[in-house]
Amino acid sequence: MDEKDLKIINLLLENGRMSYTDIAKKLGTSESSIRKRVRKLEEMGVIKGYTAIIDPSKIGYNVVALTGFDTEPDKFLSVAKELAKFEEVKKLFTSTGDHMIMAEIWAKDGKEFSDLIFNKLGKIEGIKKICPAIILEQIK
Amino acid sequence: MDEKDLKIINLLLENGRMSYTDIAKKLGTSESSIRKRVRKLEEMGVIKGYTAIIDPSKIGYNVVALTGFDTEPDKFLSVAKELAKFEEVKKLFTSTGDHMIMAEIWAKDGKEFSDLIFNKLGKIEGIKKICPAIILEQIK
DNA sequence: TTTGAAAATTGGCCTAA
DNA sequence: TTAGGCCAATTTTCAAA
Repeated sequence: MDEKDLKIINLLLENGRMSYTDIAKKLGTSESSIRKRVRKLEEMGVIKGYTAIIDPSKIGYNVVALTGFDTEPDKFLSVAKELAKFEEVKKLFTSTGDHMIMAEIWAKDGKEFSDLIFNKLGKIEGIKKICPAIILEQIK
Repeated sequence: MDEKDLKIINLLLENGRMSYTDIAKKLGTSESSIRKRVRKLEEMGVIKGYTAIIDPSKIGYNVVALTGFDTEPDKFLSVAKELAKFEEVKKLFTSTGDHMIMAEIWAKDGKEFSDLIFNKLGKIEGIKKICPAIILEQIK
């Protein structure tokens, strides 16, 4: 893990589909060197994968919310496990701070979102409080 | 935008570097069909880009926090603009709910994080309150 | 790092709906 | 007119030396 690895990572963060050849050109080295470094970064778990960045509203998900969940301490894990089952829950974190669990949730519209929150997620055993923050705009 | 486009998107969400040929195999169609659909999705802004998924702790960022910022209403935009300037602020959203601004912040360690929060971000004109939720584990 | 073969990408052109 | 199929040239990937 050196300076060159970090530069590779930054290039792949910017464009996850950049070819090894292009990275090599930018960094002034050979394609095979880059490829071997990337493979090592993948094996070490530094690079966990690659993904497309999707505009949720363009595929019909008009409500995206960062939602905090407060749980009873002993139900914490089971709540997280239940939440993970919902395909609307796109990302899920455990955290300190105001809420023990934070989730990124996608819904088609406000109606579907509130239905999801009140009638589905809200019914999970052990949840004490749900604090949704609907994202208006992604600046960065 | 049809069922096939959605399947392509889901495959690219899972693996942003999957080749058109592989996608075509999975979806039982030709490579050129996939390629033209992906290009269209990119042009329409449905696919905004591609990125690598990095484990922050493996590159020395041991503290990742979802942080909410409350601001004076009229300073809202200028605060967001200032926050965006910090390279430690990896993602930035405006939102409803508890906080008007939410940010994903990466720091090397707790010391650097508190320094950042108290001495740098906290000094931004117009911020009333900062609510950091340090991420312990990403489950999904 | 270099080399060469296999695979993927790209663009153009064609057909069918 | 648009989506998909086909082909040929180029580029990229990948493993072995």
